[in-house]
Amino acid sequence: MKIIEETPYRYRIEQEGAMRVPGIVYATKSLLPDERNDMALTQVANVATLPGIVRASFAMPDIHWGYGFPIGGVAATDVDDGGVVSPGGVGFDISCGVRLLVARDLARERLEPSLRAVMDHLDHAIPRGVGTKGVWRVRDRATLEGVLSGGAQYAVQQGHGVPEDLQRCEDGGVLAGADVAAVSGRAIERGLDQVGSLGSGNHFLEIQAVDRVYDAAVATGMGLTEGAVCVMIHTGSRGLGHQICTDHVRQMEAAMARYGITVPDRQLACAPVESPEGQAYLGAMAAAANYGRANRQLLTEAARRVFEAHTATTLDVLYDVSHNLAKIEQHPVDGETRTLCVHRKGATRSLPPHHPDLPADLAEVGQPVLIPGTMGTASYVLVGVGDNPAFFSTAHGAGRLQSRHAAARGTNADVVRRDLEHRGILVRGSSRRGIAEEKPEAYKDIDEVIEASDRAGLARKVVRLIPLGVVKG
DNA sequence: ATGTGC
Repeated sequence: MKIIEETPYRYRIEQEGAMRVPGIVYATKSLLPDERNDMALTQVANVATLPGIVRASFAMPDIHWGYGFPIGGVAATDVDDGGVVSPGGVGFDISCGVRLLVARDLARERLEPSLRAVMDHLDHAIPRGVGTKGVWRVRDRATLEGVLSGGAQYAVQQGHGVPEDLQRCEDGGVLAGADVAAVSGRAIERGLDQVGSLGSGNHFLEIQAVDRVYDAAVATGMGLTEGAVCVMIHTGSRGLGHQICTDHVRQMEAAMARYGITVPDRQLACAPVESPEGQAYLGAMAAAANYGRANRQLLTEAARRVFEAHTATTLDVLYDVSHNLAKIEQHPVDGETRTLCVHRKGATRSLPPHHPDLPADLAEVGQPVLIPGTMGTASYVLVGVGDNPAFFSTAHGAGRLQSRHAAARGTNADVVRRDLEHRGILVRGSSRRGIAEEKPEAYKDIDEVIEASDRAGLARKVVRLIPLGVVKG
Protein backbone atom coordinates (compact mmCIF):
# COMPACT_ATOMS: atom_id res chain seq x y z
CA MET A 1 0.00 0.00 0.00
CA LYS A 2 1.39 3.38 -1.03
CA ILE A 3 0.47 6.31 1.20
CA ILE A 4 1.22 9.88 0.14
CA GLU A 5 1.13 12.90 2.43
CA GLU A 6 -0.91 15.46 0.46
CA THR A 7 -1.10 18.05 3.24
CA PRO A 8 -0.23 17.87 6.97
CA TYR A 9 -3.90 16.90 7.51
CA ARG A 10 -4.65 14.66 4.50
CA TYR A 11 -3.11 11.41 3.28
CA ARG A 12 -3.89 9.56 0.06
CA ILE A 13 -3.84 5.79 -0.39
CA GLU A 14 -2.98 5.28 -4.05
CA GLN A 15 -5.51 3.46 -6.16
CA GLU A 16 -4.22 -0.01 -7.06
CA GLY A 17 -5.49 -3.53 -7.77
CA ALA A 18 -9.27 -3.83 -7.41
CA MET A 19 -9.65 -0.35 -5.91
CA ARG A 20 -12.07 1.78 -7.99
CA VAL A 21 -11.08 5.06 -6.28
CA PRO A 22 -8.21 6.17 -4.02
CA GLY A 23 -8.41 6.28 -0.24
CA ILE A 24 -8.32 9.65 1.53
CA VAL A 25 -7.45 9.70 5.23
CA TYR A 26 -7.84 12.97 7.13
CA ALA A 27 -5.30 12.77 9.93
CA THR A 28 -2.08 14.20 11.25
CA LYS A 29 1.11 12.14 11.20
CA SER A 30 0.57 11.17 14.83
CA LEU A 31 -3.10 10.23 14.35
CA LEU A 32 -2.46 8.22 11.17
CA PRO A 33 -2.64 4.49 11.98
CA ASP A 34 0.59 2.55 11.53
CA GLU A 35 0.33 1.05 8.04
CA ARG A 36 2.27 -2.10 8.92
CA ASN A 37 0.31 -3.38 11.89
CA ASP A 38 -3.03 -1.65 11.72
CA MET A 39 -5.98 -3.14 9.88
CA ALA A 40 -7.87 0.14 9.55
CA LEU A 41 -5.97 1.47 6.50
CA THR A 42 -6.37 -1.89 4.75
CA GLN A 43 -10.09 -1.52 5.40
CA VAL A 44 -10.07 1.93 3.75
CA ALA A 45 -8.51 0.32 0.65
CA ASN A 46 -10.97 -2.62 0.77
CA VAL A 47 -13.95 -0.22 0.84
CA ALA A 48 -12.54 1.45 -2.29
CA THR A 49 -13.34 -1.74 -4.26
CA LEU A 50 -17.11 -1.56 -3.67
CA PRO A 51 -19.27 -1.36 -6.83
CA GLY A 52 -20.40 2.18 -7.64
CA ILE A 53 -18.13 3.97 -5.13
CA VAL A 54 -17.39 7.56 -6.17
CA ARG A 55 -14.72 10.18 -5.38
CA ALA A 56 -12.78 8.24 -2.71
CA SER A 57 -12.98 5.91 0.27
CA PHE A 58 -12.68 8.44 3.08
CA ALA A 59 -11.51 8.13 6.69
CA MET A 60 -11.89 10.69 9.48
CA PRO A 61 -9.14 11.54 12.02
CA ASP A 62 -10.61 9.11 14.60
CA ILE A 63 -10.27 6.12 12.24
CA HIS A 64 -9.84 2.71 13.82
CA TRP A 65 -10.48 -0.92 12.96
CA GLY A 66 -14.12 -2.01 12.63
CA TYR A 67 -16.40 -4.67 11.13
CA GLY A 68 -15.58 -4.61 7.38
CA PHE A 69 -15.45 -0.82 7.12
CA PRO A 70 -13.21 1.15 9.46
CA ILE A 71 -14.92 3.15 12.18
CA GLY A 72 -14.50 6.73 11.04
CA GLY A 73 -15.18 5.65 7.44
CA VAL A 74 -17.25 7.45 4.78
CA ALA A 75 -18.14 5.92 1.40
CA ALA A 76 -20.70 7.05 -1.19
CA THR A 77 -21.96 4.89 -4.03
CA ASP A 78 -23.82 6.03 -7.15
CA VAL A 79 -27.36 4.59 -6.91
CA ASP A 80 -28.00 4.86 -10.66
CA ASP A 81 -24.70 3.22 -11.57
CA GLY A 82 -25.02 -0.11 -9.74
CA GLY A 83 -23.94 1.41 -6.41
CA VAL A 84 -24.23 -0.88 -3.40
CA VAL A 85 -25.32 -0.51 0.19
CA SER A 86 -23.39 -2.46 2.84
CA PRO A 87 -24.56 -3.03 6.44
CA GLY A 88 -20.88 -3.06 7.44
CA GLY A 89 -20.71 0.57 6.29
CA VAL A 90 -23.21 1.52 8.97
CA GLY A 91 -22.19 -0.83 11.75
CA PHE A 92 -24.03 -2.92 14.30
CA ASP A 93 -25.29 0.05 16.27
CA ILE A 94 -27.49 1.52 13.54
CA SER A 95 -28.15 5.26 14.08
CA CYS A 96 -25.97 5.50 17.12
CA GLY A 97 -25.65 9.22 17.67
CA VAL A 98 -25.38 12.19 19.95
CA ARG A 99 -27.91 14.66 21.29
CA LEU A 100 -26.90 17.82 23.12
CA LEU A 101 -29.24 19.56 25.56
CA VAL A 102 -28.57 23.02 26.97
CA ALA A 103 -29.75 23.93 30.47
CA ARG A 104 -31.71 27.17 30.24
CA ASP A 105 -30.08 29.94 32.33
CA LEU A 106 -28.04 27.58 34.48
CA ALA A 107 -24.39 28.45 34.94
CA ARG A 108 -21.91 25.93 36.23
CA GLU A 109 -21.45 27.78 39.56
CA ARG A 110 -25.17 27.59 40.31
CA LEU A 111 -25.33 23.86 39.54
CA GLU A 112 -22.23 22.87 41.49
CA PRO A 113 -23.79 22.75 45.02
CA SER A 114 -26.49 20.34 43.82
CA LEU A 115 -24.36 18.43 41.27
CA ARG A 116 -23.95 15.37 43.51
CA ALA A 117 -27.71 15.16 44.15
CA VAL A 118 -28.52 15.62 40.46
CA MET A 119 -26.09 12.83 39.58
CA ASP A 120 -27.68 10.53 42.17
CA HIS A 121 -31.10 11.16 40.67
CA LEU A 122 -29.82 10.60 37.12
CA ASP A 123 -28.26 7.38 38.40
CA HIS A 124 -31.80 6.20 39.19
CA ALA A 125 -33.55 7.75 36.21
CA ILE A 126 -31.31 6.55 33.36
CA PRO A 127 -31.55 2.79 32.63
CA ARG A 128 -28.32 1.32 31.29
CA GLY A 129 -26.20 -1.79 30.91
CA VAL A 130 -26.42 -4.82 28.64
CA GLY A 131 -29.93 -6.20 28.21
CA THR A 132 -31.67 -3.55 30.33
CA LYS A 133 -35.21 -2.34 29.87
CA GLY A 134 -35.91 1.32 29.02
CA VAL A 135 -38.06 4.01 30.60
CA TRP A 136 -40.79 3.35 27.99
CA ARG A 137 -41.89 -0.27 28.25
CA VAL A 138 -43.57 -0.73 24.90
CA ARG A 139 -45.88 -3.73 25.31
CA ASP A 140 -47.67 -3.96 22.00
CA ARG A 141 -46.45 -4.35 18.47
CA ALA A 142 -48.56 -1.41 17.16
CA THR A 143 -46.79 1.06 19.46
CA LEU A 144 -43.38 -0.29 18.50
CA GLU A 145 -44.32 0.04 14.85
CA GLY A 146 -45.17 3.67 15.60
CA VAL A 147 -41.63 4.10 16.98
CA LEU A 148 -40.06 2.38 13.97
CA SER A 149 -42.00 4.51 11.48
CA GLY A 150 -42.17 7.78 13.39
CA GLY A 151 -39.01 8.00 15.51
CA ALA A 152 -38.70 10.96 17.86
CA GLN A 153 -41.72 12.57 16.16
CA TYR A 154 -43.93 9.66 17.26
CA ALA A 155 -42.44 9.77 20.76
CA VAL A 156 -43.37 13.46 21.03
CA GLN A 157 -46.87 12.77 19.67
CA GLN A 158 -47.24 10.21 22.46
CA GLY A 159 -46.43 12.88 25.04
CA HIS A 160 -42.69 12.31 25.45
CA GLY A 161 -41.39 15.79 24.75
CA VAL A 162 -42.37 19.03 23.04
CA PRO A 163 -42.60 19.86 19.31
CA GLU A 164 -39.64 22.28 19.59
CA ASP A 165 -37.41 19.26 20.31
CA LEU A 166 -38.03 17.94 16.80
CA GLN A 167 -36.96 21.12 15.01
CA ARG A 168 -33.44 20.47 16.26
CA CYS A 169 -33.26 16.82 15.24
CA GLU A 170 -31.71 15.53 12.03
CA ASP A 171 -34.62 14.99 9.59
CA GLY A 172 -37.05 16.43 12.15
CA GLY A 173 -36.61 13.30 14.27
CA VAL A 174 -37.92 10.82 11.70
CA LEU A 175 -36.06 9.19 8.80
CA ALA A 176 -38.37 8.52 5.85
CA GLY A 177 -38.59 5.12 4.22
CA ALA A 178 -38.82 2.85 7.26
CA ASP A 179 -40.12 -0.59 6.26
CA VAL A 180 -41.47 -2.49 9.25
CA ALA A 181 -41.99 -5.58 7.08
CA ALA A 182 -38.18 -5.78 6.61
CA VAL A 183 -37.65 -5.95 10.40
CA SER A 184 -37.54 -9.53 11.71
CA GLY A 185 -39.78 -10.78 14.51
CA ARG A 186 -36.68 -11.35 16.58
CA ALA A 187 -35.57 -7.72 16.14
CA ILE A 188 -39.06 -6.52 17.13
CA GLU A 189 -38.98 -8.77 20.17
CA ARG A 190 -35.61 -7.35 21.27
CA GLY A 191 -36.82 -3.78 20.72
CA LEU A 192 -40.06 -3.95 22.68
CA ASP A 193 -38.89 -2.92 26.13
CA GLN A 194 -35.61 -1.06 25.48
CA VAL A 195 -36.89 2.37 24.32
CA GLY A 196 -35.27 4.92 26.62
CA SER A 197 -32.12 3.07 27.70
CA LEU A 198 -28.43 3.87 27.22
CA GLY A 199 -26.95 0.45 26.59
CA SER A 200 -23.28 -0.16 27.41
CA GLY A 201 -19.77 0.32 26.08
CA ASN A 202 -19.02 3.91 25.13
CA HIS A 203 -22.65 5.03 25.55
CA PHE A 204 -23.25 7.65 28.22
CA LEU A 205 -25.23 10.60 29.52
CA GLU A 206 -22.99 13.40 30.78
CA ILE A 207 -23.43 16.72 32.50
CA GLN A 208 -20.94 19.07 30.85
CA ALA A 209 -19.97 22.74 31.00
CA VAL A 210 -18.69 25.07 28.26
CA ASP A 211 -15.00 25.43 28.97
CA ARG A 212 -13.70 27.31 25.91
CA VAL A 213 -15.38 29.34 23.18
CA TYR A 214 -13.79 29.50 19.70
CA ASP A 215 -16.56 31.29 17.79
CA ALA A 216 -18.39 33.65 20.13
CA ALA A 217 -21.10 34.71 17.68
CA VAL A 218 -22.12 31.16 16.77
CA ALA A 219 -21.76 29.90 20.34
CA THR A 220 -23.90 32.68 21.79
CA GLY A 221 -26.59 31.98 19.21
CA MET A 222 -26.63 28.38 20.45
CA GLY A 223 -26.80 29.39 24.14
CA LEU A 224 -23.27 28.04 24.65
CA THR A 225 -21.61 30.86 26.57
CA GLU A 226 -18.67 30.06 28.83
CA GLY A 227 -19.83 28.14 31.92
CA ALA A 228 -23.17 27.12 30.39
CA VAL A 229 -24.36 23.68 31.53
CA CYS A 230 -25.21 20.99 28.96
CA VAL A 231 -26.33 17.38 28.94
CA MET A 232 -24.91 15.12 26.24
CA ILE A 233 -26.57 11.81 25.38
CA HIS A 234 -24.73 9.17 23.35
CA THR A 235 -26.71 6.04 22.49
CA GLY A 236 -28.20 4.11 19.58
CA SER A 237 -30.75 1.48 18.59
CA ARG A 238 -29.83 -1.15 21.20
CA GLY A 239 -30.62 -4.83 20.55
CA LEU A 240 -33.06 -4.00 17.76
CA GLY A 241 -30.45 -2.35 15.51
CA HIS A 242 -27.95 -5.08 16.31
CA GLN A 243 -30.41 -7.77 15.26
CA ILE A 244 -31.29 -5.93 12.04
CA CYS A 245 -27.61 -5.68 11.10
CA THR A 246 -27.10 -9.38 11.82
CA ASP A 247 -30.18 -10.40 9.79
CA HIS A 248 -29.32 -8.34 6.72
CA VAL A 249 -25.59 -9.15 6.63
CA ARG A 250 -26.66 -12.79 6.41
CA GLN A 251 -29.16 -12.07 3.61
CA MET A 252 -26.60 -10.08 1.63
CA GLU A 253 -23.89 -12.73 1.99
CA ALA A 254 -26.30 -15.13 0.31
CA ALA A 255 -27.33 -12.65 -2.39
CA MET A 256 -23.94 -11.29 -3.49
CA ALA A 257 -23.07 -14.11 -5.89
CA ARG A 258 -26.39 -13.57 -7.70
CA TYR A 259 -25.34 -10.00 -8.48
CA GLY A 260 -21.82 -11.03 -9.48
CA ILE A 261 -20.25 -8.98 -6.68
CA THR A 262 -16.96 -10.03 -5.13
CA VAL A 263 -15.40 -8.23 -2.17
CA PRO A 264 -11.96 -8.62 -0.55
CA ASP A 265 -13.49 -9.23 2.91
CA ARG A 266 -16.74 -11.09 3.57
CA GLN A 267 -17.59 -8.46 6.21
CA LEU A 268 -18.14 -6.09 3.27
CA ALA A 269 -21.28 -8.03 2.28
CA CYS A 270 -23.42 -5.71 0.15
CA ALA A 271 -26.11 -5.55 -2.53
CA PRO A 272 -27.09 -2.94 -5.11
CA VAL A 273 -29.17 -0.16 -3.57
CA GLU A 274 -31.74 -0.85 -6.30
CA SER A 275 -32.12 -4.54 -5.45
CA PRO A 276 -34.70 -6.24 -3.19
CA GLU A 277 -31.96 -6.98 -0.62
CA GLY A 278 -30.63 -3.40 -0.75
CA GLN A 279 -34.09 -1.92 -0.37
CA ALA A 280 -34.96 -4.32 2.47
CA TYR A 281 -31.82 -3.34 4.36
CA LEU A 282 -32.38 0.40 3.86
CA GLY A 283 -36.01 0.04 5.01
CA ALA A 284 -35.05 -1.91 8.13
CA MET A 285 -32.10 0.43 8.75
CA ALA A 286 -34.46 3.45 8.64
CA ALA A 287 -36.70 1.69 11.18
CA ALA A 288 -33.67 1.20 13.46
CA ALA A 289 -32.70 4.84 12.91
CA ASN A 290 -36.13 5.92 14.11
CA TYR A 291 -35.82 3.62 17.11
CA GLY A 292 -32.49 5.27 17.98
CA ARG A 293 -34.02 8.73 17.68
CA ALA A 294 -36.99 7.81 19.87
CA ASN A 295 -34.52 6.32 22.34
CA ARG A 296 -32.63 9.61 22.65
CA GLN A 297 -35.95 11.49 22.90
CA LEU A 298 -37.08 9.35 25.86
CA LEU A 299 -33.74 9.77 27.62
CA THR A 300 -34.04 13.53 27.05
CA GLU A 301 -37.38 13.48 28.87
CA ALA A 302 -35.92 11.42 31.74
CA ALA A 303 -33.02 13.87 32.18
CA ARG A 304 -35.38 16.83 31.87
CA ARG A 305 -37.55 15.59 34.74
CA VAL A 306 -34.45 15.34 36.96
CA PHE A 307 -33.24 18.84 36.06
CA GLU A 308 -36.70 20.36 36.47
CA ALA A 309 -37.07 18.81 39.93
CA HIS A 310 -33.59 19.56 41.25
CA THR A 311 -32.25 22.66 39.47
CA ALA A 312 -35.39 24.71 38.79
CA THR A 313 -34.62 24.91 35.09
CA THR A 314 -35.23 22.82 31.99
CA LEU A 315 -33.22 21.41 29.11
CA ASP A 316 -33.54 22.57 25.49
CA VAL A 317 -32.43 20.42 22.56
CA LEU A 318 -29.52 22.01 20.69
CA TYR A 319 -29.22 19.21 18.13
CA ASP A 320 -29.48 15.45 17.57
CA VAL A 321 -27.34 13.77 14.91
CA SER A 322 -26.42 10.22 14.04
CA HIS A 323 -22.91 9.02 13.24
CA ASN A 324 -23.82 5.48 12.04
CA LEU A 325 -26.12 5.65 9.03
CA ALA A 326 -26.40 5.25 5.26
CA LYS A 327 -28.46 7.99 3.61
CA ILE A 328 -29.64 8.66 0.08
CA GLU A 329 -28.37 12.17 -0.73
CA GLN A 330 -27.72 14.36 -3.76
CA HIS A 331 -24.10 15.45 -4.32
CA PRO A 332 -22.14 16.75 -7.30
CA VAL A 333 -19.80 14.17 -8.86
CA ASP A 334 -17.60 15.30 -11.76
CA GLY A 335 -19.75 18.40 -12.18
CA GLU A 336 -23.07 16.52 -12.27
CA THR A 337 -25.59 16.11 -9.44
CA ARG A 338 -25.90 12.39 -8.63
CA THR A 339 -28.04 10.37 -6.22
CA LEU A 340 -25.65 8.72 -3.79
CA CYS A 341 -25.91 6.25 -0.92
CA VAL A 342 -23.62 7.89 1.65
CA HIS A 343 -22.38 5.47 4.32
CA ARG A 344 -21.18 7.17 7.50
CA LYS A 345 -19.79 4.75 10.05
CA GLY A 346 -18.43 6.55 13.07
CA ALA A 347 -18.65 9.76 11.06
CA THR A 348 -20.91 12.71 11.83
CA ARG A 349 -22.94 14.38 9.10
CA SER A 350 -21.94 18.07 9.04
CA LEU A 351 -24.08 20.25 6.78
CA PRO A 352 -22.75 23.71 5.82
CA PRO A 353 -24.67 27.00 6.21
CA HIS A 354 -27.71 27.38 3.92
CA HIS A 355 -28.01 23.67 3.20
CA PRO A 356 -31.68 22.91 2.36
CA ASP A 357 -31.92 20.18 5.04
CA LEU A 358 -31.17 22.63 7.88
CA PRO A 359 -33.92 24.22 9.99
CA ALA A 360 -34.40 27.93 9.25
CA ASP A 361 -32.85 29.15 12.50
CA LEU A 362 -29.60 27.27 11.77
CA ALA A 363 -29.34 28.35 8.11
CA GLU A 364 -26.80 31.11 8.81
CA VAL A 365 -24.48 29.09 11.08
CA GLY A 366 -24.68 25.55 9.68
CA GLN A 367 -25.37 22.25 11.38
CA PRO A 368 -24.13 21.73 14.94
CA VAL A 369 -21.66 18.82 14.86
CA LEU A 370 -21.58 16.99 18.19
CA ILE A 371 -18.40 15.06 18.96
CA PRO A 372 -17.96 13.35 22.33
CA GLY A 373 -14.58 12.57 23.85
CA THR A 374 -14.11 9.99 26.59
CA MET A 375 -15.52 10.06 30.11
CA GLY A 376 -12.48 11.93 31.38
CA THR A 377 -11.85 14.32 28.50
CA ALA A 378 -13.51 17.11 26.56
CA SER A 379 -16.32 16.96 24.02
CA TYR A 380 -16.85 19.49 21.23
CA VAL A 381 -19.48 21.34 19.24
CA LEU A 382 -18.42 22.27 15.71
CA VAL A 383 -20.36 23.51 12.68
CA GLY A 384 -20.37 22.23 9.13
CA VAL A 385 -18.39 24.08 6.43
CA GLY A 386 -19.06 24.50 2.73
CA ASP A 387 -16.16 22.76 0.99
CA ASN A 388 -16.07 19.39 2.79
CA PRO A 389 -15.13 16.80 0.12
CA ALA A 390 -16.17 13.84 2.33
CA PHE A 391 -19.85 14.45 1.49
CA PHE A 392 -20.24 16.74 4.53
CA SER A 393 -18.84 14.36 7.15
CA THR A 394 -16.60 14.78 10.19
CA ALA A 395 -15.11 12.70 13.00
CA HIS A 396 -17.45 11.21 15.61
CA GLY A 397 -15.31 10.79 18.72
CA ALA A 398 -11.84 10.19 20.08
CA GLY A 399 -11.38 6.80 18.42
CA ARG A 400 -10.09 3.74 20.23
CA LEU A 401 -6.37 3.21 20.66
CA GLN A 402 -6.49 0.00 22.73
CA SER A 403 -8.86 -2.94 22.45
CA ARG A 404 -11.41 -3.35 25.25
CA HIS A 405 -9.44 -6.34 26.48
CA ALA A 406 -6.11 -4.49 26.53
CA ALA A 407 -7.70 -1.48 28.26
CA ALA A 408 -9.24 -3.57 31.05
CA ARG A 409 -6.05 -5.56 31.60
CA GLY A 410 -4.05 -2.50 32.65
CA THR A 411 -6.40 -1.11 35.32
CA ASN A 412 -9.61 -1.59 37.29
CA ALA A 413 -12.80 0.36 37.98
CA ASP A 414 -11.63 1.76 41.34
CA VAL A 415 -8.46 3.24 39.87
CA VAL A 416 -10.33 4.81 36.93
CA ARG A 417 -13.08 6.20 39.16
CA ARG A 418 -10.57 7.67 41.62
CA ASP A 419 -8.63 9.33 38.80
CA LEU A 420 -11.80 10.95 37.49
CA GLU A 421 -13.16 12.06 40.87
CA HIS A 422 -9.74 13.57 41.62
CA ARG A 423 -10.35 15.84 38.66
CA GLY A 424 -13.84 16.73 39.87
CA ILE A 425 -15.75 14.36 37.56
CA LEU A 426 -18.50 12.35 39.25
CA VAL A 427 -19.04 8.85 37.86
CA ARG A 428 -22.18 6.70 38.06
CA GLY A 429 -21.36 3.46 36.26
CA SER A 430 -23.22 0.27 35.51
CA SER A 431 -20.47 -2.36 35.39
CA ARG A 432 -16.94 -2.45 36.80
CA ARG A 433 -15.63 -4.07 33.65
CA GLY A 434 -17.21 -1.31 31.54
CA ILE A 435 -15.56 1.47 33.55
CA ALA A 436 -12.14 -0.14 33.14
CA GLU A 437 -12.62 -0.71 29.39
CA GLU A 438 -13.62 2.91 28.93
CA LYS A 439 -10.64 4.50 30.67
CA PRO A 440 -9.67 7.73 28.87
CA GLU A 441 -6.15 6.46 28.07
CA ALA A 442 -7.68 3.71 25.89
CA TYR A 443 -8.61 6.42 23.38
CA LYS A 444 -6.83 8.88 21.11
CA ASP A 445 -6.50 12.49 22.25
CA ILE A 446 -9.85 14.14 21.44
CA ASP A 447 -8.30 17.61 21.35
CA GLU A 448 -5.92 16.41 18.63
CA VAL A 449 -8.74 14.71 16.67
CA ILE A 450 -10.78 17.93 16.75
CA GLU A 451 -7.81 20.09 15.80
CA ALA A 452 -7.14 17.81 12.82
CA SER A 453 -10.83 17.92 11.79
CA ASP A 454 -10.85 21.71 11.97
CA ARG A 455 -7.52 22.20 10.15
CA ALA A 456 -8.41 19.62 7.50
CA GLY A 457 -11.49 21.69 6.65
CA LEU A 458 -14.07 19.07 7.67
CA ALA A 459 -15.82 21.36 10.20
CA ARG A 460 -15.13 24.43 12.34
CA LYS A 461 -14.73 24.49 16.14
CA VAL A 462 -17.39 26.38 18.16
CA VAL A 463 -16.99 25.35 21.81
CA ARG A 464 -15.18 22.84 23.99
CA LEU A 465 -17.17 21.10 26.74
CA ILE A 466 -15.72 19.43 29.83
CA PRO A 467 -17.44 16.69 31.84
CA LEU A 468 -18.79 17.38 35.36
CA GLY A 469 -20.63 14.10 35.83
CA VAL A 470 -20.85 10.90 33.82
CA VAL A 471 -23.71 8.39 33.81
CA LYS A 472 -21.99 5.49 32.09
CA GLY A 473 -23.61 2.66 30.15
C1' DA B 1 -22.13 -2.10 19.60
C1' DT B 2 -24.68 -6.77 21.34
C1' DG B 3 -29.91 -11.19 25.85
C1' DT B 4 -20.89 -9.96 24.27
C1' DG B 5 -18.23 -16.38 22.03
C1' DC B 6 -19.24 -22.02 17.48
